[in-house]
Amino acid sequence: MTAHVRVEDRECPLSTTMAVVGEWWTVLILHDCFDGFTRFDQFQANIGLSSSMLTARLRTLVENGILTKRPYRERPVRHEYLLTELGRSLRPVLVAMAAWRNAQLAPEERAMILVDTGTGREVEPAVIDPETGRHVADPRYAFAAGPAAGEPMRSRYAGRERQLAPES
Amino acid sequence: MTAHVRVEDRECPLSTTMAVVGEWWTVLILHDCFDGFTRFDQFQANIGLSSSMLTARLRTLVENGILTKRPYRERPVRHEYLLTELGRSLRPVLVAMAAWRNAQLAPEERAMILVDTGTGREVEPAVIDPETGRHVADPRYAFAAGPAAGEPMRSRYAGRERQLAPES
DNA sequence: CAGTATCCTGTCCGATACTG
DNA sequence: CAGTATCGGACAGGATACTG
Repeated sequence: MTAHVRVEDRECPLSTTMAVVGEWWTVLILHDCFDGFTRFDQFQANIGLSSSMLTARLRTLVENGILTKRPYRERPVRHEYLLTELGRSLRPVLVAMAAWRNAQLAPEERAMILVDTGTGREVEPAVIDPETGRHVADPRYAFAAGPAAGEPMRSRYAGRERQLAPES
Repeated sequence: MTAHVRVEDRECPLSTTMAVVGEWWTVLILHDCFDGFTRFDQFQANIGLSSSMLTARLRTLVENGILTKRPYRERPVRHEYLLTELGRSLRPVLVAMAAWRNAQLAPEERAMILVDTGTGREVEPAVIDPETGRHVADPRYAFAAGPAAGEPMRSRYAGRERQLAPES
């Protein structure tokens, strides 16, 4: 997978992701895309945003390599918007966001859930360390400066990689 | 865990989560909190936002039950901001966001990583279905209307729960 | 140090009108 | 149907000044 998101090097990955999915409408458009919607009027009907904003959001999503715009009809030309591979890779992020809210609700209070379409069973997803199976909420996991950290970030982390907030 | 986020019932959980972590500065403040920072000037120095904005962001985080404000000194009174249990439960969401960006980069290009502090090993986290261990990016998983879905969402999903976008 | 108050600019965003 | 163009209000957010 190629990175289409244009950012400077040594940038915090949280900032980069926020630049892509940090806007309210963008997340809802992506949700629509994951549900199989592809067209302008579908997005507008489902989400209820103005056409000018929808145009702007779709453009930046295409520019960021999350969606591709493809004509599905000529004369007059009509486009559909499809998730790229980079865009599809955002699904775990949306899933984690939805799961956070759902975890605060009883199952019968949930307005939207993740399901295994093979069985119809509701899924309560988890973010884990694949090497050990542990949840990343475990206090043993922490953010740290990576190899490409610039001076500000490196100094910020210097000497305090193990100094965590009390987790209980 | 109690839900401190005030939203109407039958609301899309993505919208609710976006209301909490949808703002750029908020995510960076939370990142600081997970790194163990607790004080106003630390946030300001690390993030570089104006004091008025920082005040506003901290207030909404406290109102949403993500942080608690606690005096650590009297005369003059000084506060520290600590993650609540609800706030700590947001870490998997931030982890998933950072992991999305890092997955596009070679290991040596990463400015910030997740580490297992027990071993120092870098972690490449995954969002999975704990029942099967499968990644939620697998096309068998999809969003669907939950029991508390209101009419708009229910009708939107009606009859199309299995109609997914092509995943390849 | 930890904010509060005020001003000012840019941007978000809905509303509306228009086009092929 | 799928947008583009324009307007105007609300608000995000930096800069600055002020307080105990």
